[in-house]
Amino acid sequence: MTNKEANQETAKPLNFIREIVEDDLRTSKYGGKVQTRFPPEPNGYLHIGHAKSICLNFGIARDYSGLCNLRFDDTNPTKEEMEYVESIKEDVLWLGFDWQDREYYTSDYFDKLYEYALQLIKQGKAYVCDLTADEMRQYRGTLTEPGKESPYRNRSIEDNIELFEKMRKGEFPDTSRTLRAKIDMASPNVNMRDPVMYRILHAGHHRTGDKWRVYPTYDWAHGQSDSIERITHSICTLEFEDHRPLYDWFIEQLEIHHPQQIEFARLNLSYTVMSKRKLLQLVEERIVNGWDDPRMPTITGLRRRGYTPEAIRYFADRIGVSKRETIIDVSLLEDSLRQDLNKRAPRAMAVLRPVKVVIDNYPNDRVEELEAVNNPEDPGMGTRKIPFSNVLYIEQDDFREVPPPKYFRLSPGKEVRLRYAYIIKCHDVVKDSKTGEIIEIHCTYDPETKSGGSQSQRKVKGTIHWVSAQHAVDAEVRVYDRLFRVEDPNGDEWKSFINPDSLEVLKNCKLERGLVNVTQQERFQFERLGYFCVDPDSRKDRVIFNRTVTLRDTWAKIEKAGA
RNA sequence: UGCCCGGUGGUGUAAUUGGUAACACACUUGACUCUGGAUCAAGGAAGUCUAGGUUCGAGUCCUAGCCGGGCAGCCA
Repeated sequence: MTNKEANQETAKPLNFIREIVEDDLRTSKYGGKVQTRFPPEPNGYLHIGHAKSICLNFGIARDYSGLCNLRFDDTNPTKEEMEYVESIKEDVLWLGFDWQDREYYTSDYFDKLYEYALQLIKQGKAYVCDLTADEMRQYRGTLTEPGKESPYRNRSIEDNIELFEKMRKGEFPDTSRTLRAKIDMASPNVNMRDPVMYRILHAGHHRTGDKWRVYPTYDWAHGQSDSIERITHSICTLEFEDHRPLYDWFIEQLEIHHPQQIEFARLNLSYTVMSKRKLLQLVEERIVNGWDDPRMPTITGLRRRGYTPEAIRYFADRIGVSKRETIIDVSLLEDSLRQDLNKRAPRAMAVLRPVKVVIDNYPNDRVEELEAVNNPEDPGMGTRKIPFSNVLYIEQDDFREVPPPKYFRLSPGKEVRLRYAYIIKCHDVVKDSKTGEIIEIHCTYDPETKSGGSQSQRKVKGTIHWVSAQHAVDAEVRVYDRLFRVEDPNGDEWKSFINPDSLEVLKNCKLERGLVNVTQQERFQFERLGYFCVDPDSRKDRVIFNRTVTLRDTWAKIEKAGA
């Protein structure tokens, strides 16, 4: 690390949450302890937005010698499933974080929560209410008008205890009664107008089975769960800001450990959607091929796409944390990935849209083994041999019969360097007589220009990649583009912004010989094209790659500007 | 029309807590290059939502507005 980098490292500013944590450490607010938690609801797959929260919570715990728990917020048995619990654990681990033995569930606290509820009833701070959902809404008032008190609000403590007990035993039908906190129906904060703490639900729970017929609401369960786990800093998203007074109220009535809730803005990324509801819809309506579709912003999708945990963590670091609602440009995510992969991914040559090149003056029975560097960024990664012969494939894009201005690649009468091989010159083109499609490009090579040879110094403008036809490995490559055509595809019309060309399957790709034996998830840089990784669908006899991200492409910009 | 939160280049995040706006991404230009990659260098781009005020001095403090977001599930 250079001095400059070291300085940047130490000068790295704290986000506002870390400032609060450091203040609390200085004043010993929590006895010098830091305890955070990541509390997902197991009703969907984790996405890049959750990654931000995971990095925040686990990162703070790590940096201030604290601990971070994983807690599943499983208070709604009608929506939650074990499938999601498993996927969430896998994703957190993959991101590089470890909750060790602290895998908790809100349902672990159902007994305790029930006791707390009884305590509030006995304090005259909670009551059983017989209002229907409709009636309750009417009694709640509006944003500008106060609510009315429920007629059941002043039941005796004894009646409340008895009724609540019967609710628990399942003696009443679903939704017939609720347990409510007795706070203030005229509060300007609607959350304080006697919120529901328990609802009757005759539903089995994925962990507690048939034990309960009443289930705590999130508002009642969350703060107390944090308290039970001795959380010091309860970091959550902005929409819970209005709920904080309620959580504080519960904690104060109960006189139990009081965590500090801190809210931050959730992540939005351009050209994608992030809400669980929308992601679920994309999956269920088969707009994408499952939660792990490489176009999805889910962790599992990004993983399949070829993203690395390092890149995602670096990205989370770079976006910062604040209370402003913003949309982060995907290019920052892509840049984070390229920075990581550039250093680590071995290079290979691959032709995605092949066109045949015949070197007329190269003996057709000859094969040379040429030396290629595995990663110019890291000499330690060594070199490999690649075969060269008289029939090659090059990229269709790398030949133009009529070259536009500033085109450095192959065209009639022009020369290019074949990477790690020779300089060739094009002198003829064979076309299909019917379609006009170019079938073969005829070239001659200059034997004096072999890479690394004594006469190899001659300069040509362009260098292109190639694959020897007789040695090529056939492959399928899935090329992805952004899922949506607009930066902010939200609102009611969101589905109309879906990019119909977000997936292109190329079935006739030619890879260099060395890629016959690849393993799942293995990543490469295909020179001049981008980073690619082996898809789980890949088989020994049918190699399949995903394009993770393209390289920066200056030519594409020039061409676009010209057009 | 009640309560809560936010407003700094195109996009994000900073600004030693009152000292004269920085970093990254994106963009532009150039150098270098057997990846139009990588790298390096340079540049344009905000005077900090507005209007007042306090102060020698305000992105930071005060006042009044304006704009954006959230909240009326027995969802989380």
